[in-house]
Amino acid sequence: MQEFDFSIIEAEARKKWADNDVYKVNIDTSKPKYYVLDMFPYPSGAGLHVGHPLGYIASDIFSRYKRLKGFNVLHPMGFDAFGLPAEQYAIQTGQHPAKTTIENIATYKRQLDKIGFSYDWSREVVTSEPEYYRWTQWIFIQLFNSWYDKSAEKARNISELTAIFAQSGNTDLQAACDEKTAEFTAEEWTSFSEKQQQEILMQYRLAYQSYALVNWCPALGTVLANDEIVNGVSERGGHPVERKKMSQWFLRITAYAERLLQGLDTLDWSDSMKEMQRNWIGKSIGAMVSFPLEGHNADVEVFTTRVDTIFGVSFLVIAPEHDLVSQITTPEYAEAVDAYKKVCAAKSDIERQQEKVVSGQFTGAYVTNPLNGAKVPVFIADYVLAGYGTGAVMAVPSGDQRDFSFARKFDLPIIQILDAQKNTEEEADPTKDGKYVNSDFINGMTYSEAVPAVIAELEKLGKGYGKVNFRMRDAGFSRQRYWGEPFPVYYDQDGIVRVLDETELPLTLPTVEDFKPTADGRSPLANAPEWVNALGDGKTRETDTMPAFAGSSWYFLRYMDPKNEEAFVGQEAQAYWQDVDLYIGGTEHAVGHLLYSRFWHKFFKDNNWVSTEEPFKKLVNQGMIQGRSNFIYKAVVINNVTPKDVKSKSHLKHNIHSPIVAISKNVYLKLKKLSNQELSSLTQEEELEYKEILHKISEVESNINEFYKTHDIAHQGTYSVPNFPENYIRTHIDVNVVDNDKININKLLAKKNKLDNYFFITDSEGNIECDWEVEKMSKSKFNVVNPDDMIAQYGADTFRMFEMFLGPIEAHKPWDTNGIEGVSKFVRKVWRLYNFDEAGNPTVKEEASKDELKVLHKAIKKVTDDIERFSFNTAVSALMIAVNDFGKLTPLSRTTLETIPVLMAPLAPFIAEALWTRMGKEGTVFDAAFPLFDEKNLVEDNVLYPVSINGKVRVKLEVSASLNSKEVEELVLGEADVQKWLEGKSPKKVIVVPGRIVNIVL
RNA sequence: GCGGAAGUGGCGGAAUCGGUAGACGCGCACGACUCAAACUCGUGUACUACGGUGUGAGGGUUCGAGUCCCUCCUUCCGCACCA
Repeated sequence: MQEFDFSIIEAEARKKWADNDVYKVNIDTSKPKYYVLDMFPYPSGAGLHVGHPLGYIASDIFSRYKRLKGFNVLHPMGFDAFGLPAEQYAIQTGQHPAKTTIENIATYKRQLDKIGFSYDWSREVVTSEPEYYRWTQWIFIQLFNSWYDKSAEKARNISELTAIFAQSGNTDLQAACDEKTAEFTAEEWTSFSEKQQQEILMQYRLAYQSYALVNWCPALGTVLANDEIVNGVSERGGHPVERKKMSQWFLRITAYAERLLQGLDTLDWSDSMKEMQRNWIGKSIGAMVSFPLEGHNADVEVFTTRVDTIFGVSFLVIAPEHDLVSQITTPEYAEAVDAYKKVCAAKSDIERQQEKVVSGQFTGAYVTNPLNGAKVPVFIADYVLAGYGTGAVMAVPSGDQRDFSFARKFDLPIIQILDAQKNTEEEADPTKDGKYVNSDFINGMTYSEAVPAVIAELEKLGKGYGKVNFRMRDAGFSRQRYWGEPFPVYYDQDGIVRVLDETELPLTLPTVEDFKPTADGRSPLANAPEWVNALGDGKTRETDTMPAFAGSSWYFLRYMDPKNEEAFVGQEAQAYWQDVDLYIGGTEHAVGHLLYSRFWHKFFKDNNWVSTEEPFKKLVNQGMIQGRSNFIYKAVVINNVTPKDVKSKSHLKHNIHSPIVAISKNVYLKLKKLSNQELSSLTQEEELEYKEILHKISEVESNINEFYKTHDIAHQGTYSVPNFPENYIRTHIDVNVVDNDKININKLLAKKNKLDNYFFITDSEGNIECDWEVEKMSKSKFNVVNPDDMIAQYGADTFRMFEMFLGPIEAHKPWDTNGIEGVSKFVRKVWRLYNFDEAGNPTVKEEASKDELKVLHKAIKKVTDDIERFSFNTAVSALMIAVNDFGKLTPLSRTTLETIPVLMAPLAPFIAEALWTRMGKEGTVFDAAFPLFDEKNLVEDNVLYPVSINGKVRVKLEVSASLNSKEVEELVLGEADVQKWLEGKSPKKVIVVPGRIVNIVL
């Protein structure tokens, strides 16, 4: 008998596929197209971990399945190769990012190849290669040369805009532009200098420059996009971020806000994903209101979503950075306002966010409520953001909790505005129910009546209007980095921005001596003056580079036509492949990449470069494979602080006076972090006590033990420490305060010298309690599992099916190799069904039995269904069931033995190809047709009916499948076993669900 | 705080339309093979006081609820002084 050896069959299949170019795909109009795309990886130095392939395996299964179903499948792969890690590595080691990127890509490709994907590598794209970024630069030029016509709802060429300006100025123009754009006539336009004209055009371009407050990260020496900041610190590196005014490139994505929002309705994406994009776009329908400033000929403009609450306004808050602040501040408050502004400016974004205490400063200025003439004081406060809306807020303490806290602190009136508002003396109630009170002409109205009434009155007075506002802001497109696409622009002698001619592309990245940003925060490209000044005549190149999302916003189009030198994607290729039918990737790109790609695609559509409005028809989000980290509890004990009221979690949750809380790990106590609201409601004494406890924790934390220097610690479980020293802490409920910080064991073992002094929580026998937790798999958490070893041990087919077998594709799941033996066993069982002789010939039976056909067709039906609905874990399970059943029916017929490989091919391509070959079939199994199931093989003669009496299954009866419901009912009621349960009573009701169940109600 | 997802055996999970809860796999137990072990094969495996009870808790709709409705709890993810 020929034994199963995955290394032999893998080598065999690889050779066959390579020799015949099996995965090469071309335009074939005789077949329907299907485009399956993975979110391409960033080739990091760490290589692939087991989390990466989850989505790739799923997409590969679906690609292979669609191919077997007769589709011409495009399934490419490439690399998102520009990015910060390569640059930081370059700064550390002096290695050129291009070199490390090439090496990393080679590693990735080698690892991917082991898993057996059906990529057409001839279509590979790498965003950092000049042949690719040439077109990224080209697209930038097109954006620069475009403006957005709101009346036509599409982008148009900038030359059409200058024509309009020359003809009629901009007074009647409906265009997406900067807020501050001034009106001018045709005559004025023609009289402007070129520099002035260019400055105006810049306010309309889809790629434009502007000065703006940006997220400046001193540590990285660069500006970060909103979605590159996580919890107030940079996503990569976790450095603090502050605000800085800089000249930046932006993309006018806000022009497309409404289309980006509407387009979501046409997409087959998960609701949660669409919701995230909706939230990001943040459309809110509200109103602009002008509050006239007392003593100034100016208004403070405010955007509000609750214009109906205008009679409850008791103060106005504007952002400390607001332009008006310096003008309106009265002399007596000037000093205090300046001081407050300084405090805000000195705070980084994180600190500003972490600030729990309500703060603000009166400016001395007043505005008038345009509807009732009330005198309203104007404050500045850091909770109002300069970048959102108008940077000013009308505050309604009875309806908004922040406004309420502010009013309390500064002793401002709290005006009830709706009769349904509860308890406005104690807290704000943002309800829209009830009738208005204290509200002049809307008294007695409901919410839906009041809003239009107020807006109409404001419009009549010229003091406001209804307005749609978007939360989304234009995308910052400049990075002060080396490893990105250079902008194809230069500044001429007059400082006017000019784009390069398309024939001059690509503008390649020069080699620089130093990859660090310059001391003044300019990009490393400033370190290459010969490149910056290459054009002569005082012309200088832009030294910023594009962000990582530039290349990834259109790569899916390049795969359609990767070698085209005339266009970023050719018309023929675009017309055939159109858009992505199935896109698989992680949710982490929900608002970044997926939104930018949609924006660019819509821009392309406006220019008829693509044929569809949306790039990604269907989106499946694979869950994260999480790592398992092992922990030890660290205890910090504080003396002389007695926890008050520590009874139960729920009790404490509502008791803000106790800063101490019991947590789930049975006995440990921990200092409860107080929320904003809770902190502000503490008395001075309580606040002191709270701070004292914090102080003591840090004090004791510095007095630590050196356990790890004397003991080795196992990686998990309960670890018994012999002769556990007396002075180590045993935890009891009456230990005063115990911080339950956990320490990652692997991290501890990796950095032994830093272990210094810790107390560890032990049980009464002195065992150290070890716990484990599921976390994101990442290098920094010391929990990364590499797939290579597993593939070497079990083979690619087993690895693929095992990853699928872990659970539903969308679910986040911890990596746990328990269970891979089961899949491995299954693969070997498949092989055994064929009972190959020494010469490699299978044992074959003449004709399939009825049972055999039933098993086969049941499996075909289930596997087809499961793959169609991306339920790959149950597809594997269905194959296992079939193989277990087949095992009892060997030898099997030729039909069955020839069908099994095709059925398995999407999931386990290697063994499928091997079996296909050994069955004497020509060509590759992937040119076969996926089997169809035949219902007639699934028909049962008898049905086993569970008979339930009053909802409890009591009897099971085998009944001929040919009987109708009435006949089944009679037969069931006549049965002695059933009669026994009826206890002589006659049933009130009998429900027969054909083929499923009989329920008798007594 | 807002938004989204999810809570099912010792574990991962299954139940696709409201119709036998726990498929499949791991683990565990016993048995066969073996000098022995591994492999392989077979049997069993939610709990149980053997009446029943069971899908986070409590209500409801229904002949029938893991699935639908209401209230609540917990966990994870995303967003956040967003006006």
